[in-house]
Parts: sequence; structure tokens; C-alpha cells
Amino acid sequence: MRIIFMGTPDFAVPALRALAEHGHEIAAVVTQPDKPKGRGGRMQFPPVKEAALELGIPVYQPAKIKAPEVIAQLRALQSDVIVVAAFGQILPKAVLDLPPYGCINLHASLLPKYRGAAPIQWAILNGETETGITTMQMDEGLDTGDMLETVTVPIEPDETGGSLHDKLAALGGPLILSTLDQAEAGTLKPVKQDGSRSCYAGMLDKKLGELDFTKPAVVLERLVRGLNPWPSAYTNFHGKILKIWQAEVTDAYSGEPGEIVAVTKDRIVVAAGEQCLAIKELQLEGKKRMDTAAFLRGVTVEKGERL
RNA sequence: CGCGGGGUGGAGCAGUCUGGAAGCUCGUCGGGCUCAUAACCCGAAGGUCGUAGGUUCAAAUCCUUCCCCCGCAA
Repeated sequence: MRIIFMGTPDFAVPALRALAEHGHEIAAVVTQPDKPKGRGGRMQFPPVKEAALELGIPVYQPAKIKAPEVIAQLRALQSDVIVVAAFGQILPKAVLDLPPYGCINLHASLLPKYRGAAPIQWAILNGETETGITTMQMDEGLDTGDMLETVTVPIEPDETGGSLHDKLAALGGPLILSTLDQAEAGTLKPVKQDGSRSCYAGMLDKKLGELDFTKPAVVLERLVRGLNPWPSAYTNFHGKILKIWQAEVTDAYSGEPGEIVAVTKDRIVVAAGEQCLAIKELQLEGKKRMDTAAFLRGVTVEKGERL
């Protein structure tokens, strides 16, 4: 099919590559404008743009997809379908109605749960045991369109936001190919979303990662996993930000929330609202990420200190 | 030129302000103790102190160049 692909971050790249490799004609890639990123604030291309350039596909980066001239450009491209994966802008009806096959979105959750911006991480934060990816026929709502196909993935006990993201992204390619094939063959069976079972997965922000030790250790541990590698769970230590990269729940000690109740060779154990959180891998502001054993070689941590 | 921290034996750090013999906690190797051990004791190896230049009798330490890593902000 002749496709316009809309997407921005890493998550969308495997889908784009899959489409390109399987003989679909990608008329254009639409992605978010370049933004200053990283130290020094240098401009950086969105991952999808990088991939598109590599594949020799024309790239459009409209600030507003709903601008009339942008819509005119899209119309002129005469695509059969628009494939959307984590694009980052809401498509207006004028765009949704443009191609014969409409707009098909690849979303990283088992809809109707976790509509919105950060479905992968929220599934972990909420302690789900499984999640997945869904293709859907887009409508004017936010991830409310009819579901087309689904792939389910278990969430492992040590799953991180990063590992789950990579798994789901990798599955995106095959799924979108399958959905397009079926769309062409007319064998899709759209399923309406049960709105009563829906929930939203809002954008992640840094504040979300601040560990509140009055909460149960189980919740904190999920936060550590779900927000790894970004934006990461953190607390404070000696006035500096201390990121927690890996931790586990333990019952072996007790104390006031936030109190360090034990320091072993390779663990710093902190009391939480329920149970304790044993820190296994961490990173002090300005320093590299390291396991707790290495950290303890250079820094003295006393039992009884607070985080 | 967005703000800031840092590059010291294999790991993590101290020492830098107030130049003057390379240190700490581990790890490694050898030996000892022990029923045994991630415990303890004794001993050893291992470092161009990121790079290049400058100041000095003398530079990890002061000045300048460049490279690299990281936190914040965006």
C-alpha cells in the first residue's frame, strides 16, 4: 500500500522499518519538529526522522498537523492509508478522512486500558501482569477508535519500562503489517472499545519518580522498574539527587519510613510504608550509575540515616 | 556559548583551596587460621594522577588547550 507514516520516538521506528522492508511504498514520514536536546541544547532529530532519512523517505515536520496547508500537502500525497505510531499530535477529522483506509494507529497497550501518552510505563506502575499492543482505526478521540488486532505480552517480575518498551516496539512491526494486509483483504473485524473499562496513562514527568517512603515497598519497587530508564525513580541523599535503578522488596527489617534500616555488602535497605526497599543499583547526581556494592566502597552510609 | 558535578592501580572514593615522598575501602595473587565461610590474620603485585602545553628547584595539586563521562534544565 501507499502509506503516510506518522510517528516520533523510538517506539515507532521498528514499525516504520517493517513497513519499508516489506515492500510498502512510504510516500512520506510525518514527525514532530526537531527540538533542542541534551547538554548544550543542541538540536536533535526525532528517532523516526533519523530512520526516515536513512531509508530515503521524505520527511515532514509540521508544528501543527491541523494547519490547512499541511492537510493539503497530505492530500496531495494520495496515500491509501496513514499509519500512526506515537506521533504526538492529535489528528483532526480532515486528516482522519483523507485516505481510503483511514488512519490506523499502533498503540502500546491492551485497549481500552491505558489510552494516552505513556501506556507502557503505567502498566508496570499499576502492577499489571500483562499488557500488549493494539492496532486501531482512529477516530477523533484520544485512542478511542475501534480495535483491529491485538498482541498480548506478559509483564515479567523484573520488567523495566525500557525492556517492555523494546519488546512492544519490536512486536509493532509484525502487527501493523498484519493489520494492513487484513485491511487490504477486507478481513478485519473492528471491535468497539468498552469505554467503561478504559483508563488513561498520562505523560510521565520527573516528579512522578520521587520516592515517597510512606508508600508500600511494593509500589516503590514498581516505580523503580517502570520509570527505568526514564524518567527514573529518585530520592535524596546528603542533599543530592540519588536515582534508584534497581531495588527489591524485603521483609527482613523494620523501621520508620525513609530510615535506612540496614547496610550490607551490596544492599542499602530502606524502610517503607509497608515492608522495606533494598536498593541494589543506584546513581548519585553527577556520578555514573553503579551497583550498591561499588557505591558503598566510596561512600559511607550509616544505618539510621534517612532518605 | 543554558547551569553544575566528575575523570587518581581492576572497582568505588580521599587528596587539589593552603604545590614538596600515591592514600582509603574493596577486588586480585600468595600464605596463615578455621569443620567451614562472603569472616579473621600476614604478605605481595598493580597507578604516564584523562590529554597537550605552561609556571616552578619541585605539579594529582596553580594557569591554558583539547578529549571523555554524568546530574539538572529544555
